[in-house]
Amino acid sequence: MVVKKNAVKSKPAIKKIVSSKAKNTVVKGKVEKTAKTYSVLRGMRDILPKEERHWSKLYHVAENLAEYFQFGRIETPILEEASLFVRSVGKGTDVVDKEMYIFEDRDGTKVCLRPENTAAVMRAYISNGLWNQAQPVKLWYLGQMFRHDRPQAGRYRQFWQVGFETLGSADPAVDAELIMIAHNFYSDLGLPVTARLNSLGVPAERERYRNELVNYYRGKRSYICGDCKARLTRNPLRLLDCKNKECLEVKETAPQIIDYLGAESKNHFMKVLEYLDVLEIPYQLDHTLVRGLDYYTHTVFEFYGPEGEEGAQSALGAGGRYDLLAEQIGGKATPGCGFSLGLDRVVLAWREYMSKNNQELPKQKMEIYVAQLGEEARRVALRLVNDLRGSGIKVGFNFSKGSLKIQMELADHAQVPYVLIVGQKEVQDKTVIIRDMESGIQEVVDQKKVEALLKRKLGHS
RNA sequence: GUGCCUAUGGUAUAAUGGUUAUUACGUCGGUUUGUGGAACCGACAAUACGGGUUCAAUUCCCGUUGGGCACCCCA
Repeated sequence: MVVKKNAVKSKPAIKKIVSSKAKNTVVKGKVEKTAKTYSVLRGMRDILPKEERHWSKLYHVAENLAEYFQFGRIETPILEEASLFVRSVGKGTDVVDKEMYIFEDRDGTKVCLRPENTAAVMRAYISNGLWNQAQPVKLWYLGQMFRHDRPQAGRYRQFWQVGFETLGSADPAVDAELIMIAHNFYSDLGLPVTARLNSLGVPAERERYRNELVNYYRGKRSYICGDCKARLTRNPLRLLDCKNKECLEVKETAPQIIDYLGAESKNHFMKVLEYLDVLEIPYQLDHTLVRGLDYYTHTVFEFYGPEGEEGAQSALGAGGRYDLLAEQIGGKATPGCGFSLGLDRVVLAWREYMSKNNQELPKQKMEIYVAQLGEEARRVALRLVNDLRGSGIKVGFNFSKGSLKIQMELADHAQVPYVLIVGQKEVQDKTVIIRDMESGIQEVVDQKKVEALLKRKLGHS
């Protein structure tokens, strides 16, 4: 066998696996299985039709919201220059330091699979000169992100996010609008969530707060857990996340960032809250909420799933304002605000919630089943199926089945109200049998009149 | 990245250091292609991979890989 150059690399691995498989099959005396079998990579997954049904509902909800609130959909590449995220998300964050899929492209460029999309959207805004359009520019996206994390339920290495971003306005009304949209997304699904929010102010204020926090914790060093001691030097704001009992007490009397905000920042935040009150969107202030990515300023928020299902992955979506991001990645100063929703988690939480409350998730609905008998009938039925499509009737059929019994069974499983039966006799007479599956009553109808009759029976206008 | 738990047909499960690995769902089919819902019958299909202990391993031990939980972090 001639092996091409580019195949050389994979050759040994294949050989090894083939030999081990071969041993197995010889022992069992069964048909030889020579090819390697593949499965999905760790943290990746196939979403099969049965589950995808739920996903498409989410897509529709997002699409409708975008249309209503006039966000334009943006598609950015999955592959970006790695430094885009290093500069925006921030060195020192786990997302950048430990979790990026980063590699050298063939020309030596350091590229990565996007770990999030806000920075990429901002990059697109800058590189396409969108500041020349009417401001603010409202964009939304739907796509996969990649982080090399350790997989858990609701956490994958390739995961889906829907995001909405409003660029070019610092107005607190924008923050409120976005929180409202995110909130609507969940409520359109019938999934109750709670919003938590906080303000991080501007970097100088955050810095001052950080110092105070460190001072405070230094004094209590002997009362806190090991993790927190490490956080104290590495990432002080994370001290606020600790769930350890001993630390909770210390946390309770810790300084709160809100007290370190200047008048302008405070005012901005108050405005956001006022707007949310007007919108009657419930929220909880959470002074321990500190978003992980460096680019956040002012408002930050997170959405949590229904109570009781408090897993570690209960944050279903999050976002905030990022007024300094544009400059960080080399653009001219452009305020922005946005959020992204983790669809893998939303689907998970949604399904759980719905089944717990015995609510129905969307199903593929079939209205008619077409059964055929014999070659001639198959042709007529095939034609019939295609014609019915024009009238918007959802038709099920399986022409690879020969027996009527089995086709009836399939129709029964599909829970259709009517079955059309075409056999030799009907072909001759140019008729079709319509069987009412509930009553079992059958009528013979002229083929030409089937469509109109079905429309009437199914209540189509 | 750290710690703990786990792995049996496509799915959910039973069992065992020793003949042919249980059951249900599923899929395919059932008295030569004309009728579904109940019931019945048959077929398909599994001990993740690699090593060790043993006369004998699906079972015990180790490693790898996958999955789960908690931490870290995050959506």
